[in-house]
Amino acid sequence: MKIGELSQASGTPVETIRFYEREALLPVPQRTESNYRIYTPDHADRLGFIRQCRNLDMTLDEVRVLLRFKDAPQTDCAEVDSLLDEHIGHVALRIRELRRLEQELRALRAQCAAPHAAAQCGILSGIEEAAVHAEKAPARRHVRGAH
Amino acid sequence: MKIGELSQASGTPVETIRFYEREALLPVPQRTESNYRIYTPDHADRLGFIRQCRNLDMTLDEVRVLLRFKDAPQTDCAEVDSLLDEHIGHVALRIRELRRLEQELRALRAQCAAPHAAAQCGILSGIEEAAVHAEKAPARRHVRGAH
DNA sequence: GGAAAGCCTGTAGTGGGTGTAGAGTCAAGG
DNA sequence: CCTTGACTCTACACCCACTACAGGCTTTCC
Repeated sequence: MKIGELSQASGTPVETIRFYEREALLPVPQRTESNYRIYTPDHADRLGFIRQCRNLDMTLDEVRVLLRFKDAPQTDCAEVDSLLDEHIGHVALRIRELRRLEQELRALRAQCAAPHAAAQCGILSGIEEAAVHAEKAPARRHVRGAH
Repeated sequence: MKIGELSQASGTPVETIRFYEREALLPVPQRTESNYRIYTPDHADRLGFIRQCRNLDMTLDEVRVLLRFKDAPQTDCAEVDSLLDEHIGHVALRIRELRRLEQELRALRAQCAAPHAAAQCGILSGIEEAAVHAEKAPARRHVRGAH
C-alpha cells in the first residue's frame, strides 16, 4: 500500500510516517518505479505497535527498546518488564506532581472571588507572595506537564 | 546586581535569564561600561513572578498575559480569573488522562509476571493486541505527558 | 602578573513531530 | 489527448522553553 493508505489505516499523519522512517523506527520500504513508498502489512503492524506505545506515553527511545525485543524474540524479556515498571513510576510521579499543582492553583484561584482591578487581584499578589517564599531549586521533571 | 547574582538569588540559570530578556518577559537592563547587565530589585521581583508561574506549569504565553495585568493595575482582572480557570482545567484533564494511562500500564505489566523469552512476553503481545483494536483518531493533548 | 571565574554574543541542539515550497506522478473526466 | 486535482516526493523551517556550546572580553583572587 502507498503512504496515504497506511496513514488512513493507522490514523498517523503521512509526515509522521516519514519521520519514523528517518528515525529508523520503521524499516525503509520498497519503492515503485516512480519513487513512491510501498508498504507491507508488516510495516502496518510495526507502525501500529509504535503508535500504541506513543498512546501509552512512552518516548521514542523507550519504543526503540521494545522494538529491539520484538526483533529478537529469543532474548530474555526482563528488560521489558523493568522498562515498563520505570515508565509506570514516571507516570505515577507526574500524577502526584499534577495533583499538588492543581491544589495550589485552586487555592490561588480562590484568592479572587469576583473580578476587580488588577492592582487588588488576589491571584496576581498570591503569585508574587509565593515567589518570595519559593524554594530556589525547582524539581526536575521527567514526565510532561499540562500543555 | 550582575546576572550571576540574579541567577543565584532566583535559582534561574543565567542562560534562561538572557532568554527571558530576548522574549521580552524581562525589560532590558542597564549595562556597565564593560557591557555587563545590571539588574535592579524590580527585575528580581519580575523574574520571581515568572518563575513562580512556570512552577505552576503555565506557558510563557500565559505568563505574558499575567504580566500584562501586573503592568496595567487599573485593568479589570476578569481575564486573569478565566486564564487560571482554563489552566486548572488543563491540569485536571491531564491528571485524568494519566490516571487512565497508569491503569492501562499496570494491566499491561501484569501480563508478564516473570521474565522469559521475548517471543512469549505478554507485554509485547499485549501492546500488539491493543494496537489492532486501537481507535484511529488519538486524543490531542494540551498538557505535557510523563517525561 | 597570571589563572580562574564570570560575562558577552551568536548559534545549534533537544523531542516529537508539524507545515511549507516546489516539483513530479497518476487516475478520471471532457 | 489534455487538463484538473489528488497524491507523492525531497528538503527545509518552525513549534516550546530552554540548554549548551564556541570564541572572545573583563573582573577577581592569590
